[in-house]
Amino acid sequence: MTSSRSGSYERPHRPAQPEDTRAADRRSAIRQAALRLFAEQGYRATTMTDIGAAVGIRGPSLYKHVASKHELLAEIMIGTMEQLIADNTAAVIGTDDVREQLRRSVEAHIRYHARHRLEAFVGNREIGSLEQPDQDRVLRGRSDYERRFRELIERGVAEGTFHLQSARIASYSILDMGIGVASWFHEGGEFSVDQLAYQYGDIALRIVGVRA
Amino acid sequence: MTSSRSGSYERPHRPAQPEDTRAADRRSAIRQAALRLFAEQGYRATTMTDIGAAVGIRGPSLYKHVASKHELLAEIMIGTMEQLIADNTAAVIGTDDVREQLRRSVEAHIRYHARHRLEAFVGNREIGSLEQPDQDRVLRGRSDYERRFRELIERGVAEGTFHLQSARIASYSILDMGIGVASWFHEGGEFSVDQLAYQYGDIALRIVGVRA
DNA sequence: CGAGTTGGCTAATGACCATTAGCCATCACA
DNA sequence: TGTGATGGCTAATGGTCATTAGCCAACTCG
Repeated sequence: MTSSRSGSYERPHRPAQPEDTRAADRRSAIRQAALRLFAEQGYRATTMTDIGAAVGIRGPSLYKHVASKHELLAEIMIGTMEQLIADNTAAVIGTDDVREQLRRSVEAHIRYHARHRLEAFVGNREIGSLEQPDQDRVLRGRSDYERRFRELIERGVAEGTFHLQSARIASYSILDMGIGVASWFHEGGEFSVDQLAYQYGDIALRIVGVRA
Repeated sequence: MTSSRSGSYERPHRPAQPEDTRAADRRSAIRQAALRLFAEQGYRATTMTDIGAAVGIRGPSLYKHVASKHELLAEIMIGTMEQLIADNTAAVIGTDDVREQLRRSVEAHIRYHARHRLEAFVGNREIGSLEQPDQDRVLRGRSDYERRFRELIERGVAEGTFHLQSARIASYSILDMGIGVASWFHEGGEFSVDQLAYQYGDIALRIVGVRA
């Protein structure tokens, strides 16, 4: 009827919100959609069109908010790695007891992998999709993270508190158990995050040879 | 000089080998190359040109030997799942002792993930790349495999041999430890496959609460 | 109210890719 | 020796995709 010249898309704008908040919300929605899609389909199988559709816009419009598809992945991967390290740092302060430090470290590790299962899942599966130098940065972070567990276990062995054959294998087993959590855990299942963290804490102490 | 008409590729053939052996060798080389490349780069990032180059031919020539790229992936995934189940079946026969059955099951699990780390790695990362009905088939197999561990642990608890909170969490931890092995193990490192299998057997027994 | 900014859109662009078509040299074997 | 099968090849084919270009409406703010 009345003109309606070319494109027929809907309301592109909405007022009533502080300037920056709206823009930040959209960026955050895009990151969240990308995270979900990367986890469900894989990074390479997810298209910019998919991500756009998940937030109600077209693929090319995403470039008004993010620089590239790769940037979305890199943010997830680097953020995940840094958060794990920060959580670990926070976990071990406040006690010198090596048993307690291990329990807290493992609980933080499990908690992150249960609460942020998509981030952790993508963070573990898509390392090969990262371009340099991001890939090296993430790998260095993971290596640092593993070393913290290994050195903690070595300290426990040196003190005579822990009893085991190889600190390296113990640290890998404990970390890999946690990584596994991200692939099967879902809220509302048999266990709460707290129950899970506590049980894995027990398991870790058994692995290092501490009697209950 | 002498003619050399069009294409300039090299010797396409070689005699002196029983018919079927040569053909089977090439198919096997292709599968091996595909496995390595899928592990290094991911299924979607690997092109038929890549696989061809790894065995010295062009991408399209692969179709004289395999039906599709997806077939290569499906063979890896289904073969891996079936081998794990077969190894587990073989591991538990010959003893009724639940401790011994768990040790043997875990050793078989670890052995497979160390010896066939590429298959196991791809088998775990590329489930989402499988098309139906292959994906469901593999998922059903994995679910069956996990159930074997869980029911074994439940039996140990019922007998009073094992002492733990949740058989499900114990089975997941043990399986996830093994899956992790496929991502870091390499021949010639600190441990042999046998040493690794034995140590993880110990760890599993600790997890289920058996005292050494 | 009017000019610049924002964030949509569609339509290229320039790749890349799995697979198919069709060609041909070599081989095995009659 | 010649014929069919085998397994290479190059050149389509038909598709997908990340990203860029260029357009435009609505909003913001002076």
